[in-house]
Amino acid sequence: MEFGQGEDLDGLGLMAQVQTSSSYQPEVPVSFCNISGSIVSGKHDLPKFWVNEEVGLSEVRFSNGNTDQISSNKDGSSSWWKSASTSLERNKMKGRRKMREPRFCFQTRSDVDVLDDGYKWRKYGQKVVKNSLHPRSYYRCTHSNCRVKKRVERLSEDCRMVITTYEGRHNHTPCDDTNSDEQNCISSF
DNA sequence: CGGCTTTGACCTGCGC
DNA sequence: GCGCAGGTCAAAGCCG
Ligand SMILES: [Zn+2]
Repeated sequence: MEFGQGEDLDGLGLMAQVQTSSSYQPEVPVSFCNISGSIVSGKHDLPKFWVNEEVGLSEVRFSNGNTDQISSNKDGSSSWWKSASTSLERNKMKGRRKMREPRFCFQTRSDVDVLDDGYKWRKYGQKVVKNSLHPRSYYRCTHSNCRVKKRVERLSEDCRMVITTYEGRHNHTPCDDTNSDEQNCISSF
């Protein structure tokens, strides 16, 4: 079941500014807006989040002032973007489309599984990874033409900490209805 | 009844 | 070439 329809959703260009601009003002934050507003289950904040493009070429971090500790990486083994350091052999790229989609990594504290960030997600798999004590959940956007994927993983020692990795871009809006704000931003896509 | 979660099987890439 | 780890699908069951 690969990609039946050949679409070139390459929003990389948009993302590019994210890493370069010191003044975080790209479209990405838009989602955060929804997150903060839609979250009604009892979460609080987004301590930090990373925006990784492809093989971890760039990484943007936002936090209260603590720009450090990716934490458990001290042992130099575990990393969400491990592909970047451990097996960066993917340079070959096969010659076709591989992992072209950008990855947005968010680290949130005290989060429930399926946070409503404005989109509907359907869980399509769960797997336990080696470097994590807890299983990793795979979600996919329930839209027809949107194959955005989300990967949620809990930290080994901190169950209250979850890493949410978004893969790809939505080609629709969270609430395609009577919106005229943040949506505008995304519309540019 | 429909949509979504769950769980095991299956596939692929990579290392050894 | 085989084994491991990670990722995805699909059937069944559950919940609304
Ligand atoms: Zn979507």
